[in-house]
Amino acid sequence: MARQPAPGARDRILDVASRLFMEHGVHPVGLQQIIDECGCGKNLLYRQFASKDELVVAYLRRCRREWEAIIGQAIQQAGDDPGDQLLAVVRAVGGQVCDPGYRGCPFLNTHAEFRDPAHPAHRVSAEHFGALRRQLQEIAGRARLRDAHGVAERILLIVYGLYSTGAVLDGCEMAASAIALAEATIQAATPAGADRRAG
Amino acid sequence: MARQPAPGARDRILDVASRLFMEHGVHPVGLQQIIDECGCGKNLLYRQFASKDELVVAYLRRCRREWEAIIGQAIQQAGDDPGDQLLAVVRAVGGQVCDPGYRGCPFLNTHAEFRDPAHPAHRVSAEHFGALRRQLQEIAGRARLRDAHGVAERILLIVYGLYSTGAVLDGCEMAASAIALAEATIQAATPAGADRRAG
DNA sequence: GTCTATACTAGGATAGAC
DNA sequence: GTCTATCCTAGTATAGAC
Repeated sequence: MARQPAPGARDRILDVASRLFMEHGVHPVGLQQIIDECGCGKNLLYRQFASKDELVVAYLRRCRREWEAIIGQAIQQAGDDPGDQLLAVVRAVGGQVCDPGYRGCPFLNTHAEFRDPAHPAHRVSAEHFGALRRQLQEIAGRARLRDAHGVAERILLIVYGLYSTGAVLDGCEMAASAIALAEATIQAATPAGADRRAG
Repeated sequence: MARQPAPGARDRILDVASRLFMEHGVHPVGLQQIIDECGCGKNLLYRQFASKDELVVAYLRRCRREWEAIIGQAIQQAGDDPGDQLLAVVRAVGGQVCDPGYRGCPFLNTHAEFRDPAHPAHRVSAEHFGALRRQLQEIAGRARLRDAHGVAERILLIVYGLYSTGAVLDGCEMAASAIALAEATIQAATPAGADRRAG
């Protein structure tokens, strides 16, 4: 029987592609560049990914998995209070944006690069926004907040205000402002006298 | 002396190029497509714009002029109160994002497409963010607000949260949330007892 | 002289064959 | 892993209409 490709080959290609896509964007990076830096043959790449579009989608799905891991961990460590969990999301995003290697949210960047709504990369990017929105709504829905729906939408605005401005301006400064705004927003929606322990 | 090229030729090319760049992004639009839709010759285009890079920069500068006109008018119509002027900026952005033809902030999109900091399109895009930031700081600095600097940064976050999410999700919904958040942010920073007339 | 239109070069892209 | 096919790009040069 045909031997399996070396285990990890797919991951190795995706490692290199992700790094290059993140750094330079998708369009400027050619498959040849990925092949060169990966040290693999063209054959292997095309065995793993039938087209560049598939590679881009795989890149975005990996970004999505990493994002879920980072945000999921932040939420878990925030404890039981939904307000704290919303803040933890903003803080986790701030950590990403403050990183010197931050080059913009991959979903936002890819959405800008692939404007055609029918393109799979466009759809996968757009899905992320919908999923984040639902996740924030879910958390806010568990909170004892005035206008929980509105609070979730405001956190969404803050998160993407931070992702977008942080790619251009000083990410750490913007992160500090975003966290402060999120804290004020949640505080303002917290009923008087409520604290984390009170039921 | 050599006669000037037909007046308006440059504008006509820039009209077509701007529409296409806005709709599809810069990279996917070829000069041939611009020439075809413009009905001009390749010669004329290269006389007006020595390279595609120059055309992109001209496109961004036009976007910048239009942006200044829209935001400047909104600020002027808002009256003398700096807090109202900040809100007017957010409302004007909301008007753009709510437009069915909205395809994302051209500076944010171009920044995502041209990742190389040395590229002129990258620099012109980045300049817009710095200019907006300074403008918001200037307005906030005239306001009777607690932490005027912080308020300006928060408005910047809200504006770009709206620009970015509005390109993917429902622009009108996000605009309403952004305006509400901006109002709450400014209200919270307004000293007790202060109103628009009181000095 | 100014314009449109076309032919051409050189390079890089995806994709696939072997 | 190399080599080829096909296509598209930016950019230049040329031909010819008005």
